[in-house]
Amino acid sequence: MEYNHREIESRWQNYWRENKVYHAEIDKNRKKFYVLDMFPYPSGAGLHVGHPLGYIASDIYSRYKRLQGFNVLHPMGYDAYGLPAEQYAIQTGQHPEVTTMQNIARYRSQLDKIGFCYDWDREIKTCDPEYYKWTQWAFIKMFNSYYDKDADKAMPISKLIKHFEEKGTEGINAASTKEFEFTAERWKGMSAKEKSDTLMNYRIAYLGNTMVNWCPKLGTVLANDEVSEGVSIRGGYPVEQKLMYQWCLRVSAYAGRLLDSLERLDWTDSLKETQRNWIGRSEGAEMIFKVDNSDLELEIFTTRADTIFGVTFMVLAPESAYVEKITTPERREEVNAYLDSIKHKTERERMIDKKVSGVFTGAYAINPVTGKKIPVWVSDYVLAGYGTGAIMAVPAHDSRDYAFARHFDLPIIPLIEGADVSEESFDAKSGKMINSSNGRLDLNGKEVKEAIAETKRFIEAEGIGKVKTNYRLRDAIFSRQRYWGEPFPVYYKEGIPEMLDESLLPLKLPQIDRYLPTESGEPPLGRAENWVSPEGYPLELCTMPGFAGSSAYYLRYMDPRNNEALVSHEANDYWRSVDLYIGGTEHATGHLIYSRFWNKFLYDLGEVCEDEPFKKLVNQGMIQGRSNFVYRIKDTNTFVSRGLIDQYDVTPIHVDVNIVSNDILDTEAFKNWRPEYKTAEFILEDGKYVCGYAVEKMSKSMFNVVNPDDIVERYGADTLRLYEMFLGPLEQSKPWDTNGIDGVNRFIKKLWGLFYKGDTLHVDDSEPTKENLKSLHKLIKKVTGDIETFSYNTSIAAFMICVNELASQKCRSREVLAELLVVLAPFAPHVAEELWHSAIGRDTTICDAQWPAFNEDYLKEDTVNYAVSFNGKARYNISAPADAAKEDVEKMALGHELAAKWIDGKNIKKIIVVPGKIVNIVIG
RNA sequence: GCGCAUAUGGCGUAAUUGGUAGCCGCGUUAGACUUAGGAUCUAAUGUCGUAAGACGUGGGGGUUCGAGUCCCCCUAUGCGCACCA
Repeated sequence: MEYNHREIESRWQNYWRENKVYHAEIDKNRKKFYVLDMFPYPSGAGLHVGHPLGYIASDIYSRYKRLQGFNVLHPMGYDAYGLPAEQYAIQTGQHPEVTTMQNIARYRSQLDKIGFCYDWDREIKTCDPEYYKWTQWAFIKMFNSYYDKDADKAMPISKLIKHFEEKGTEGINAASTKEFEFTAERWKGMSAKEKSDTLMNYRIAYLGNTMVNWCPKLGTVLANDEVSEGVSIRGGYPVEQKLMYQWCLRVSAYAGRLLDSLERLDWTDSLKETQRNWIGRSEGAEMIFKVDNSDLELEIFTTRADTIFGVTFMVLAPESAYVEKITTPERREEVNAYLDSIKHKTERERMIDKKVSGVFTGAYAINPVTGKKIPVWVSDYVLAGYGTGAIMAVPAHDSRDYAFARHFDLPIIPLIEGADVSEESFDAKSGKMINSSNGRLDLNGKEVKEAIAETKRFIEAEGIGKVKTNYRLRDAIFSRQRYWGEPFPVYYKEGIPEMLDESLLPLKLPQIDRYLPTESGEPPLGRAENWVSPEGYPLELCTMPGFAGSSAYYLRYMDPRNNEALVSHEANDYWRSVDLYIGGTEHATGHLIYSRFWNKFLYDLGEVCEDEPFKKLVNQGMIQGRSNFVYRIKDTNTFVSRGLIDQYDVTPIHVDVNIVSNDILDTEAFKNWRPEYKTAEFILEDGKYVCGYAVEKMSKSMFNVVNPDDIVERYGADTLRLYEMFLGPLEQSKPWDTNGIDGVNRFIKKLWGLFYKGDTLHVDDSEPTKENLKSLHKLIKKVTGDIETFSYNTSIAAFMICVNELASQKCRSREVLAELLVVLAPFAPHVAEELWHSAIGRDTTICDAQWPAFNEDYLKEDTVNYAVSFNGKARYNISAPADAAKEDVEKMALGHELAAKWIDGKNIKKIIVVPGKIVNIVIG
């Protein structure tokens, strides 16, 4: 029987599906293991060969764990809301749901062909009302919560209201947008609107006036992680800063916990570092500077409290509310002109333009430590959104302040002994302080770190400041002026936002006729008819962003059809959290932060039992494209082979990689590829047309997209799976190169040949030989170790060696071959099932098998070869009994006649014996 | 600018974690078979050299009997953050 991948793979895929082999249910007698892939956004282009890389890796792990007896949860679903489907809808009028469902069907058929062990009964789609009901539900919970900093967790907003009623803000330590102070009487006297506005400062999901990333081209706001270098990540359109009234999530309240619990996660250091950078903790102090001749006080944040004696001016962010308040009448005109010039710049322009700019407000502040009068400036190098939007400038020890001081000719006072500030600032946090004493606070002679601590103590004692930790992490902007997303369960009653009753969820996305904003500039939902609450109040017109649906999907898989809860306590108690999560690093500062936040929030509420969602995370590398080129001689239709291009004036042209094999062009296929090449002529080398190549992003425009379906059709899913893993280390990015796939395909055929000679099975119950067992157990040891460390590429090599060895040993032993198949099953499940079924256990499938135990005894040798070397230089080999003691090996080496010759006339200093490897004789 | 990775044959990579560098695969070369091929099988394949041998893990230094692996200094590439006070 020949190896026929089409027949084998469809047979077993059908079998698995019909028998629900991979369906998981809670089973308290077995240990659970939860393996998750980052679910895909179903794009119109379908899967290319890079997408399944991580899925194959997780599939191997899942199958391995299952063979080890774990109850494995391995689900899949779709992140179905997103901009591309909506952009397509705007262009074509096609409802995004229609295109999304088509794309999902295509993805599903592509995934099915690869033979994954997903439990499809648990499939979820984020655009399914039964799913997004729980996204809306979580939002309501966030609206009804605030973050209590003392308890360090989210609490019901009702508790805060009760406190306000009894004591006002006294004793409240809560995460808030602004700091408030009022009495219980004041609270009781507030109007409903005032109360609502006040509570918005505390709610975890809140409406706030925030500076947002507004993308005019996309017509929506974007979160920080959706913007890079001033342009939108999707589409690459310019993004500008705009103050808007938006729904936000108070992610910043969780910054400390998000940072601290990173320690406990089994993620790569680089990913944790990326998150640490993004969260950006900095410990410093807030200090108050009084404005001269005024009651106003400016609050600044600094990490270098020690440099207080070197403050020669202050700078406010252009957006700071203080600018308006402190600017003197004489300076008003100039300040306004400056603010205008800033406003007209986009974020991108502000970033590109690194020229120093700024304007003096005319006001002075008093340094609280020295009592000196210092000028207050405005400049766009100070950010409104970080710290207090105001800084104390220490030009001697901060490069930005230095550049500013130089430009505007402001004084520079060095504070560190030996620091030369004539050319540049001295930013390092080291050295001994000078010029830093006012009598009560004396930092002179102290090290910087000590001086920082000392100054902090001083300002707290004097009441001129306090120790403060700041985070770079901002609250997530949660509104999108878009159609294709989850509707907010929010209506506005006389302008006051209210949550819909939970019993009304899901609030379904309404049908609309067009997907563009309304004429009056409202979001697309403004077109929906009767978009009102049951009481007739208008509903929110924005929808939620992409990350809303992906933030808790891993919880929903645990209990996907539950109508009463996101996840039942029973299911959550059993499946707990994701044991292994595989996905790309591109989600490091988006999804992986939001999910952790969302999970911690639900944890605070007691809805879930684990504080972190993803215990172990593995980042698969990106598969890049490998483009091929043909070289056309200028102004002709003649193409010249790569080796000969030096002799002609040629233009390289991308050619479809699917008509190129091992860099050899199929010239006939090329002629038929496009009409203009119908008459193409070729100048060949050795009768072949050799193409050039380059590594580029895999994309349609480079003609380097390889579809997994084509590979599966030609070589089979097992070959695709093995080859993807064989390509190199999982975490590493690498180009897809179909050259080389024959190697793994040949391996499968050899494996097949181990069982079948022609049509007869060559498997019997003969006793395994010592060699058989050694080959097998070498494999078991290697693969078991590799799977745990995701070194799948070296496992494939081990399979090849093992099969070659067993073939040359003419192994027929059912016992040996059975274990070989079990070990292979996670990697190449179809062929393993087929051979198992026909050669090993006719009434069973390989899913019933047990992962074989490794036995060290089989690997033991009778004799062991030692390399004898002198001063590290290898000279000859000796062989010794495997159980020989070090001393005996030493003696053997010495007694060797060659040894005698080599060490002749030299002193032996020592002899180092590495068991089973090396005898090194140190002479001198 | 700050931080994190990575660097090994013509190519993708491996190295029991300090112990004979180059496993496995691709490619290449030669041969066998042959229905003449983009099939299969066998062998060779780091570089220089007829050989003995010498050299060889981005470059330079160091530790060690012994370094791809550890330490120091460079260089290059990739990624992340970036007026974050």
